[in-house]
Amino acid sequence: MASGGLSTSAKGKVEQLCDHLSEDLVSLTSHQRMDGVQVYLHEKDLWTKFHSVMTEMIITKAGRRMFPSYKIRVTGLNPKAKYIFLMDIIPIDSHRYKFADNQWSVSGKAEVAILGRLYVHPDSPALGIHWMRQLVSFHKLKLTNNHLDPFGHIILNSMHKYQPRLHIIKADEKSGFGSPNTAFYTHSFPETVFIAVTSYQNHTITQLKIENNPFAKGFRGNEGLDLHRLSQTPSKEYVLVPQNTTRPRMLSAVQVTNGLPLSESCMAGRDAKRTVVFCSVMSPKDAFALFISAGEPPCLKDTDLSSGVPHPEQHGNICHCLSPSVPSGSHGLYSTEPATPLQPCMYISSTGDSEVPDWPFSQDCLPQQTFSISTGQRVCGNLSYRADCLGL
DNA sequence: TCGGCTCACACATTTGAACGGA
DNA sequence: ATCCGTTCAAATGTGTGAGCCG
Repeated sequence: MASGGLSTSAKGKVEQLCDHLSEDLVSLTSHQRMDGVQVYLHEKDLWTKFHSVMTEMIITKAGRRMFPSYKIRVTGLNPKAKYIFLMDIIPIDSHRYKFADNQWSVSGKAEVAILGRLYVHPDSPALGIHWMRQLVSFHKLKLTNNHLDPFGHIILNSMHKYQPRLHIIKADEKSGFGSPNTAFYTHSFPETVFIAVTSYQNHTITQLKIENNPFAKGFRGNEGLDLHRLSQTPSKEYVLVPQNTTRPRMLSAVQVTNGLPLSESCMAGRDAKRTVVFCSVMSPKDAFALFISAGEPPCLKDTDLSSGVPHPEQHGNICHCLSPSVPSGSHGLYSTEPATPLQPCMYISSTGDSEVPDWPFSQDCLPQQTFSISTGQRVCGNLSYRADCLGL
């Protein structure tokens, strides 16, 4: 088992629990359920796109990462309780498949499944607030077809169909962690079903992987004068920036001074008209996320602000894409004012690999306007911005 | 003969050490 | 001495395609 940063005792208990899981992967009736927990699949649209043509995942002897990566956002955990996040991948049926005539079909009986390997998220165990604050990414999980794999990768059989599953285990000693009463939550997303292959069978899948996986950029066709996506639509505010030019910094248009940190790198505030959250997190370079809403319901609620865990869609609030250059689903500047719906509003990754939008502002967008940052009634700082750069 | 697998390869991103300037 | 930003090489992650194997 890939057990990440678990302590020896915790590892032992997880392994003990996993034995229970392996014994009966479906009916864990003796365990307590975790009510109120909700899990959202990151990049669901992308997963759906792959799923529509039957997702294939390469497996190699050395281990291969999944693409799309399995990333989720979770709500409803107890912020102060510890949890362990882990994944397993189970056979979806007892068939072996083949790809012929541009479609998958059953070609025989499945080989013996290798069960019992789980991938424990390296942050485990961690507090609920930690898991809820950011995307939980399983991108480092690797798949292998080597039945003698010594690295803890998840072992699969080629040409077999699988379903990844997420398990959340309450790692609280007081509530009997490791015992049959351990509280747990299991969830699987139907769109993450895939067929393991040693080489791609469906050319459509190959193209989707090449188009969407940054590491496969080398196989994309149209090279040449490749400018930033945002820069391909010239406008008065935006400058053309070559691909290899460093993205202008967040602070070229927005400055937060003396703000109250919501988490290690998030600040939030609101004035009479809008709520603003500025997050400069994760990426060692210049990752950011900024959310702006006007009127009610705001993009964020005070409860979210105080915990640093904005969940706009959880409250039924709709955030909108502020800049027409930032497509729905990406990071960037969001406001309730324009009409383009954006779901979800915010992603922050602890792993430093989050997708960061191209920064759509030129260097000469310097802060011009300022308003107070507060959480609830408490004023704790100022945020400066230049309205025309933000499109306000 | 053929379907599936392995491996070397080119090309991409990511990571972290080394370095220099403030 | 420390911090911060930049540079660059090494490590790592990709799909491709030729060759191997059962």
